[in-house]
Amino acid sequence: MSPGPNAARRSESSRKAILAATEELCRENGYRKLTIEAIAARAGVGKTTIYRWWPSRGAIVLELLDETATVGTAPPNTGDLAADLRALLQEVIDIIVPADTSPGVGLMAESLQDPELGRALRERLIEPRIETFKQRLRQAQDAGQLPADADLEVALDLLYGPIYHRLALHLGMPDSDHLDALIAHVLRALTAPKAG
Amino acid sequence: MSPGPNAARRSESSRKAILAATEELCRENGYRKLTIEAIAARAGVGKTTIYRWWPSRGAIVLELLDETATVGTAPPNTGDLAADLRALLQEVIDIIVPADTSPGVGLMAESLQDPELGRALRERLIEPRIETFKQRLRQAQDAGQLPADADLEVALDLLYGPIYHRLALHLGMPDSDHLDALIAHVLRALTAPKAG
Amino acid sequence: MSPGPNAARRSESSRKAILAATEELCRENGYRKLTIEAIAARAGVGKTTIYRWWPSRGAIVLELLDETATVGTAPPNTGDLAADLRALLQEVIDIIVPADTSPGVGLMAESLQDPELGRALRERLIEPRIETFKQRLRQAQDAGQLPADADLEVALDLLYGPIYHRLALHLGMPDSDHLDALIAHVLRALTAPKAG
Amino acid sequence: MSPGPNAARRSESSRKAILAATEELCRENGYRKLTIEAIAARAGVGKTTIYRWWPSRGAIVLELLDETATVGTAPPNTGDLAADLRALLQEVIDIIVPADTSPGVGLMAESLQDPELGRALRERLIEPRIETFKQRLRQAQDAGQLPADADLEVALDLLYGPIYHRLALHLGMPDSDHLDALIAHVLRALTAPKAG
DNA sequence: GTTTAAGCGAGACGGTACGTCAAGTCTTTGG
DNA sequence: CCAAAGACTTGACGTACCGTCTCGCTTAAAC
Repeated sequence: MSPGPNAARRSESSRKAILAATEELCRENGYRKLTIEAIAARAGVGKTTIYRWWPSRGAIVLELLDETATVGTAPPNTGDLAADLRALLQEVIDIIVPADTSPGVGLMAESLQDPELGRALRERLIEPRIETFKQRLRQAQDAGQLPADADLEVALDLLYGPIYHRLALHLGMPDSDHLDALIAHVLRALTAPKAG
Repeated sequence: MSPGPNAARRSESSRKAILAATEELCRENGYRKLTIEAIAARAGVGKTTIYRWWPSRGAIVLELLDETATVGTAPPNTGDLAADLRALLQEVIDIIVPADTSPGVGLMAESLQDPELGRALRERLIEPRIETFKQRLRQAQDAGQLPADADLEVALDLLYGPIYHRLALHLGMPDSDHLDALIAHVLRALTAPKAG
Repeated sequence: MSPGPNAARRSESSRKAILAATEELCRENGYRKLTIEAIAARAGVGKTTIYRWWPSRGAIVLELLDETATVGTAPPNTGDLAADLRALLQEVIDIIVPADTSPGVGLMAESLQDPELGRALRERLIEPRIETFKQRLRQAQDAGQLPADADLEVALDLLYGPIYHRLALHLGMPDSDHLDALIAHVLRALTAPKAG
Repeated sequence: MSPGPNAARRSESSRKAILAATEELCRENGYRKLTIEAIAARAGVGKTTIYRWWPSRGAIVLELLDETATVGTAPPNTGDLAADLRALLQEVIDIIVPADTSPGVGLMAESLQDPELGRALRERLIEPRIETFKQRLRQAQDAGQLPADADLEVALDLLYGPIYHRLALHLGMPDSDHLDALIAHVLRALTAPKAG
């Protein structure tokens, strides 16, 4: 699938300029006041160029976050399950709210309303990390740290849930101690003998 | 604070019409395409009347949800803690996503970006229910069903978190069985002996 | 026509306050920005009270000018025809543009577009003065200063015309010398023998 | 000042459509009820496009009249001074009130209140014609038909004044006979020996 | 002296148009 | 043929006043 002669070739410098402008404008005015027009003007780029390559404002920001975020498909495995889980949770927190002005929250908000964006957000940012998370839990099962029949779906809900809970309620992200408490509770729930 | 002697008073019929129009338009086109203009037109009301009494589109929807939602300050207490908790969780779910077209999700999304709306949303919809929830947990502590030193903040995060988690990831709300599993895990975590 | 039983009891103090507020607001912001709402607020009066007694903004200003203007049905007759005519012209100038911020010009403008107001303006301000003017010319005819067959309609057009001409072209009203020149020309035209 | 290399250029078709819509709407409802919104709707044009190129409703109408009006910088000179002057006066009358519904009067009215519009109106419509008029009078002086010291400013006031006088008083424009009478009087005034 | 109906202030109401903003599309010109 | 520039249509925004309409209160006339 290499481009043929005279094939349309995307300008990498424009792409960079657009992402940079987006990042700056988010930092200055917040995601809420981010407009395509402003991005185009700041990046020195025609609006057409933006619309040619991205379907929406959110998609640009998504690409920005994706580039910034750390990558790594294999889960960390230090042997300390709780610590590894905390690192994984922290990674998601850092994507969504590394700083007050960062666009992660705005992107989450927009994705609630825009199914297409929501899908892209999950596919590119969320699900790979969930998958890594589950891998780590399965490794724990293999190591005998968790029962083989532990309900990993419930574990996901319980561990990632608080992040979104606090996001939704403007409560500020859980700090390190609270993360530890959450993880400790969940691990206890998974290992404690079930009633009956 | 009764109105002064010469105060012209608010028209209850307009208020009703505005809320009704809002509800209809959400049902027809979704919260996303809801506009003040359309509400005014549908309600047969001047835009000014809307702006006089509500600061934003979200505020109208908030009032709509608030009126629709069930009220009740005292927590249910049937003796069955898990069942009572499930009822309380279900109540919040029903406010946010009673139906696909209901505006709860849109309102949540908007409140993420609009601090004023977020504050109002928490004050009027969320916090009263959290308070009720905590009351029920305290009653359980008094009844010896939960340890006196159980961390209720963590319990809140663990129980409400999944709702927002699933909201954020477009996963659909937990069904009754999943709710039960979540609650069972959390109760186990709260009652299981702590490590160390 | 004394008021019958149950006659409307108009509040003279409100009327005064409205005219005073109108005058002030014209002075401050110009006729253009004059609004009924502002008049009502400044006068400490309900809008209803204004609409009860005046059909339009212009009608209020007309009443204001009418009260301010000098009255006098009999024309001045000092024997000096040119001087008397100049006094009569000056009187009209003083009604329309006593000062830069005065509402006379605005009223003229509005009356061009509002037939009802135009009619009222002519009846109450213009025509009485035209009638007086014609009387003076007729006195001049009787005194032999003007030919008996002088065309008084043309004289009116020629003498009052320049006022409106200059108004329309934002040229500033004719000063005393220019008025004299205009009058001298017209009197010459009226007395000069017609071409045969 | 030709447009830069990458300049998108003004749409002539939009401009035409806007002027046409303006003309139609004036004919149908009169200048008074002319709104930018209606023009945009009728012309199938965005309001922004109108605001981009014209500062006000009046400016559009001015451009409309300017396009419609006859052009011609050199004054007519048939040798018959009175007839030439009448033609020049008639030209101004035809611009302002060619028909009952024409927007000329409204434009005059608005220009009385809007200095910017007034300036534009004079520059584009009035002053060129005044200049032509003065040229013709100077030609008459050269031809010995008028004294070299005739006061042309006074002549202007006396000849154009009646037009605005009658406009202001809703009297209807002078017909051909009255125009002749006015011109005859003024020429007599200019040629008659001065008193003293 | 009461009664009582009008005028009154206040201001909410349904509307119309305003002038602005940003969206997404289209057109022109240049590299 | 991509990209920049920016003009275009569209549609919603929030505001300003319009002229109308209830409200209670005040007040002068009629009883």
